[in-house]
Amino acid sequence: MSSLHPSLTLPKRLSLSAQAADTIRKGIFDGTWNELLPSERRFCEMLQVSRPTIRRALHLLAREGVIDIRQGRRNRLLSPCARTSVWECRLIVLVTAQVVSQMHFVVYQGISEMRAHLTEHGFATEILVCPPGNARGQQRRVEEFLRQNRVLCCVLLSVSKSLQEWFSAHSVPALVLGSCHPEVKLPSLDIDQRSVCRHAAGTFLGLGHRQLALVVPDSGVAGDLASEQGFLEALEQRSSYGNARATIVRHNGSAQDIGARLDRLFKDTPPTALLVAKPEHVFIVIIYLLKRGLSVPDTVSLIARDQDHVLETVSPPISHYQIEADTYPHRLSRLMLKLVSQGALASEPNLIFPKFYAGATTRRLV
Amino acid sequence: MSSLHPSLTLPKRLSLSAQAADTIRKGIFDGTWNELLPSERRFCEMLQVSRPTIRRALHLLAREGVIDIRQGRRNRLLSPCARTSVWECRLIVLVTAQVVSQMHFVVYQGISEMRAHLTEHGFATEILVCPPGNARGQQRRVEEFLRQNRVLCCVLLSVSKSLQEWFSAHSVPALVLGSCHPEVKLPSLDIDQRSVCRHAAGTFLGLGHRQLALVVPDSGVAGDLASEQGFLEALEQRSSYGNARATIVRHNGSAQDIGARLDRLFKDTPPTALLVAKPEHVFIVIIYLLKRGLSVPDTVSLIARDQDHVLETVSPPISHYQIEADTYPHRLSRLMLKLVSQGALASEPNLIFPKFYAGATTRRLV
DNA sequence: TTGCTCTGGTCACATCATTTTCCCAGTAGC
DNA sequence: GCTACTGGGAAAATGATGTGACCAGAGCAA
Repeated sequence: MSSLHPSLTLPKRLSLSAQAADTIRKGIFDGTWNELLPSERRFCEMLQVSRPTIRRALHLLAREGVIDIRQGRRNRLLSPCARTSVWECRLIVLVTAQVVSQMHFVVYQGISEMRAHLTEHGFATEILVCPPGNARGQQRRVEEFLRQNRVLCCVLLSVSKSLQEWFSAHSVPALVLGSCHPEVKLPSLDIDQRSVCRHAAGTFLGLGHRQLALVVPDSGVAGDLASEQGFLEALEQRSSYGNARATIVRHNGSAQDIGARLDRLFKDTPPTALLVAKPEHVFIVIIYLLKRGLSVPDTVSLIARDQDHVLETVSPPISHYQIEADTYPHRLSRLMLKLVSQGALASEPNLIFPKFYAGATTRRLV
Repeated sequence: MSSLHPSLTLPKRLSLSAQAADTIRKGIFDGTWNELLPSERRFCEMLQVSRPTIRRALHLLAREGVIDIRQGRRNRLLSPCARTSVWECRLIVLVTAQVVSQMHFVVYQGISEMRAHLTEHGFATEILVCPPGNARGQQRRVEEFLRQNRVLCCVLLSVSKSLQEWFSAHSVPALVLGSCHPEVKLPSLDIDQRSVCRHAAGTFLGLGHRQLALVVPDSGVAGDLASEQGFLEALEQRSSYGNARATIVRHNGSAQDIGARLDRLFKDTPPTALLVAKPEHVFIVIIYLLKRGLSVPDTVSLIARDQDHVLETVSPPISHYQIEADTYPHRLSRLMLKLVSQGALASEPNLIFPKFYAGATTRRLV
């Protein structure tokens, strides 16, 4: 957990590009140039830095609306009225469809620490809750908020695919927390569900299990799709387990539906190992099994994909995957500080590999 | 030949270590610490940089003659500058025996928002984790911390009774989060477990149940003691339910112990209604009942005393008590702002009354 | 029109700073 | 003695920056 002494100001960690941007911006406001700016190569000599650095700086200014960049032409100053307001914009917005109380602990912890760090660096943060379901309504709400407030960048948490696409198409930089849809080009921070599920299936196979099943909500979110992918991959990769079989059990989250689908599964090809995606479904599954006379882990082994406090404190403790206490907050803070200082992030997923926590619900098949 | 316009200052190109050294030096001269500096690893968290960077910074300061570095010992200030008496102490410390990841969501949420508010008002916050178990060790750790840092006030979260007493006897103002022991005179913010359990017992009685039981950890913390009290009170108050009987099942938290004690209970006076104090024990109890052939809510009704996300998302949803989303953070922030602005709070409990959330695990006894 | 030369756009690669992850040795308190 | 914490230190991974080269569009002049 981070803590700040009153008199301590954090090292700014300003990248060279940001410093160069500051210098140039200052020159602009001092009226050093009018209309046309020096060329990139000229700036390199003046500021004694390399061209990529100058380029990042200039594009930062372009994003602030201070200058206009077009290939082949000299960079131009924009009219003063267009530029003054953006400069002071230090507001970061968390756009989410979830109410705070429904968030996973790790995510909320990450967001809290991120806010603390950003506050220490002089940024303001705000949470914008968009009611889920109505995609167009979400979008309108975001657009209206962005029109009324100068926003530096956004963090997207469990928002609809269309909203992700909207951000990808517009100029406001954004970081996606959790699953970013494959077609959407945005930077994201997520747990590597695919590797997790591949590893879980591998663990089961190593323990002698041959009939595996993945119990996963039919949500369509990218994380769950990746889970299915990884789960199946484990069997494809290991040709030595030719007789092994993996089933995907997609459900809608209700106990009725889960029960019905497990009924079908157990009648057809009764599995001896279950990987359950959501913590809350773990208990539904265990209760279902008990009602059927099956016990965990005596007859069926079980692994939970996600982490939850209850999974550890219950007994027998449930095998699951968890991430180091500080990695998520840490990586999130780092990414955001990078985003606000550089103005943009690479549009690629940042993945976290959880560690396997061996509880007492996984057993070698005898 | 580079010609530099007078108004343009070159980007500084300061290394991170140098920036960190500046920060620490400033902290030293401001009198943030006396005698001993925080450890290198502690600085890493505080300044959000890696250890080699901090090490370079500290060795820079050592070369300047500001500090003394020796292996194995804490780094010392060489010429401890007299603290200026004007130096206003604005540090607020959260003393807790729990690691952050083990906290209840509501509590962590409250703490996070409190920290945000305090930061906005110019206060700094820090978390001091005292390992549980060793009461004397806790106390020494707190004393040492308070000797090394100027602390404005403290927030106590799930600390031992003796530590509560220590704060009550000393001059550092403190607010207790959660259960304050009856003999200790400190202000506290807590959920009114006594009323909750009284209400739960009343609800069971109103549904026709006559054999009630409260499953509660034998922790000795005040909240659990108050729970027992309230649970029993409900029966005393209602003379019309003369034949009703309430049993307290104190356990140590393990599934074995809970099972054994429930075994005895069901052999003796089988209850039809259970109030379970901790969310994680709810599932242990339900699984126990199922193994025994008893089903919730068909044969046994169940209410959870505390709130947890899983209780709502599981199905059937489990009846429990919950507080309005913002009340806890709100009340906590208000109390702390009052504490820091007035210097003290009335030494009385501030109680929050949760609302009953009717799930599908409570049923009229037929 | 044709070519020259300026502009920014982009890539591969080298270099350096920083972070991460270890393990070691000394100190203090039990 | 032990344990837990401190600083000491190095190898490897990561990331930021610098270098050089080449491309494509813009503007200008012959």
